[in-house]
Amino acid sequence: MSRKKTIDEAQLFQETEKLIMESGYAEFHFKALAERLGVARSTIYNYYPNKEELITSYMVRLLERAVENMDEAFEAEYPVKQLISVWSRYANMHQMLQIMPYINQKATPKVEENIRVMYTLFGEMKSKIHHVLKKEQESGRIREDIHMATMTGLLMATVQVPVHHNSLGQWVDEVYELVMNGCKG
Amino acid sequence: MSRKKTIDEAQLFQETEKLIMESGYAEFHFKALAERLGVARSTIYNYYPNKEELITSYMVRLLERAVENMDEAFEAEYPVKQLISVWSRYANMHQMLQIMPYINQKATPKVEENIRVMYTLFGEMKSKIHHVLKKEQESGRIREDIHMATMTGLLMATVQVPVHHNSLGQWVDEVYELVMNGCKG
DNA sequence: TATTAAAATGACACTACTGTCATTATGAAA
DNA sequence: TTTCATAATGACAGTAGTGTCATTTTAATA
Repeated sequence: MSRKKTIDEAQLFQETEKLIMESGYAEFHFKALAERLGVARSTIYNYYPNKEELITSYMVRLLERAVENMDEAFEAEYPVKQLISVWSRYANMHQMLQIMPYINQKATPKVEENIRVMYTLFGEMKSKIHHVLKKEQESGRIREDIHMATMTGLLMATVQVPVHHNSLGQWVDEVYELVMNGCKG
Repeated sequence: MSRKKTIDEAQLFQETEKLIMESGYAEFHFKALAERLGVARSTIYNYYPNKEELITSYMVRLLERAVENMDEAFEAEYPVKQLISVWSRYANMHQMLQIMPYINQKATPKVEENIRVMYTLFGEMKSKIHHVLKKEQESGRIREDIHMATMTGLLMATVQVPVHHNSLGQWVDEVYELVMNGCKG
């Protein structure tokens, strides 16, 4: 019995990201989303009760994956380079996270819950970076006279450095060089 | 003749920044602004025809001042350090600029004009940073094997590094150290 | 083919901000 | 104190997204 669904969560998430990346959060509403999905606006309410829950659910999923991928750094030959590499792959996630201040965070209890989860995941992320740096310090590959928080901050800030030329690989090489050895070289 | 004005542009700009910093751009509308200024909402329309013109005008002024201050770096003993120092003082400007994607940029011709001016100023800023770095390269104080765009990008990204402990001065010291000599030290 | 559970839909009421304008208030000069 | 240019105001109509729900559509099953 029953009727076939015309959309699923994957499509919903995909169009959510596309819409936000292309038009910004101000343009993110169910009317625009429905148009892209080719369904009536009210259909989306059968999947998510409001846009805040939809977007925060998506962001939680993004963050979870990023945090998982950070683990690659622990086994890599050049852990810091691996960190930068993983981090750079999540530039879009970073962009998504920047819209957090514009989300009505008190929309529903579920939204508040999602926000809490996001902060926890963000903490995990920082802690993994911290852990990698600490280990590098102990092996003497990283200096000890600068606060760990500053180094972690700089590393996370690198995601903002625009990718100018060619490949992401080259970007990672250059940024890694700068982060490790500085502009003086 | 005439009647005394109850508010002026300075107050308007001040409350605009405060409102956005405290509540985010989503909360920035004439109703909220009027409440803070203690005037009727319609009063603000005597000063600015819409919120997009108000906010972009303010941002243009912010950017102009920041660009001016960049010149300090040209005469400083440690130009790059000075650059970081000036740049850090404009962390709020940076935060303001991040709301640009959420502004309806086609609101009025004046808004489009302001946006154009902002891009120009942003270009000037980049060019000044570029210029300082170039000069440092020529004096042999900065390596030449990394693309200038990457170094400029990293420098501009430092504004995102959180200020954890104590003074801004210490922040500048640490970030400068990292930018020049890297995590390896 | 008839049944029926689940999905999709369009219409409706609601909310909140926007922009305008006729009216009212103010205060400096005559 | 009267005048009047300028500023402030509140009311009103307009706009756009939100969330709900009764109704319609669909497709698997009997």
